[in-house]
Amino acid sequence: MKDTSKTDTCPTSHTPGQCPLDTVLRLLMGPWTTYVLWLLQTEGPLRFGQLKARMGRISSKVLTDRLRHLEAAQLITRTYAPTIPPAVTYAMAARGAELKDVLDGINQLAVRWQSEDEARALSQAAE
Amino acid sequence: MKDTSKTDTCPTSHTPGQCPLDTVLRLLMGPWTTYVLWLLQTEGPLRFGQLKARMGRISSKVLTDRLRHLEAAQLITRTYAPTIPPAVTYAMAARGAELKDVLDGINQLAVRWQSEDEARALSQAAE
DNA sequence: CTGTATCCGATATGATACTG
DNA sequence: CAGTATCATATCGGATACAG
Repeated sequence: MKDTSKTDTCPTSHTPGQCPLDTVLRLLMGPWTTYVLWLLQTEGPLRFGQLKARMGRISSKVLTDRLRHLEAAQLITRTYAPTIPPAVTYAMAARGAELKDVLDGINQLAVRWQSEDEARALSQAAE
Repeated sequence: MKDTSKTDTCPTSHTPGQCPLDTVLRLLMGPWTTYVLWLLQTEGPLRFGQLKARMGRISSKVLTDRLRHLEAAQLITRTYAPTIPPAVTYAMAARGAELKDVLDGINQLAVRWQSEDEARALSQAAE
């Protein structure tokens, strides 16, 4: 038994599939990924074209790739309506909402650190 | 309400430097990065060579790169002793410890999701 | 010991074109 | 509309050699 249960993550990062933390981290890393989650969370369900339009210069290929991975991880849902033309809608799933909380946690740290750095830069410039 | 206390980050991920969350996420993503943090946190301060030895096949180039970025972000500290031969020791900094908490949060989610998936796979196989 | 300098192959992203 | 296919390019990681 290799445990797990101990939140004691694993020393990972180079053995994909073995470390849950690493798997999630890798999923989030690529460009655009957190942006997709952000949009679905703040604007609600969106269709492929709407997402693409809001993201500016992302290519269909990359956007599709991100959506597929997020869907596979059950962070978002994909709903296909076989109308003509077809309509595909993406929305946050339960896990996406859970992840949102921790991402907010990191974000709060990041924002604070940045402001601390700026404050320090200013005080030094004043010397 | 879209609220979130307005730490309402930014819709980012493609504009480096503009979004604090994205900056941190990008820092953590690369292979080895979380591994370095993990080692320093569980084993205490370590020297360059010790880190390299524990990480197996990482190259000096990549390890140096990771350490430089972590140091720049103030997640770890670098102590240089001008002895002969020189000795450089890396250790967790205050921000690294703060980050550790949220990483544990993600890890707990990741571990739970994985076990949920495994449980589902088993029940389906039983049908 | 602790890196830096290079070359190289793998991967990933963007732009473009095309299909159901 | 919602992708898929392909190609060119950029970046990244790995291995090796070498320097302070």
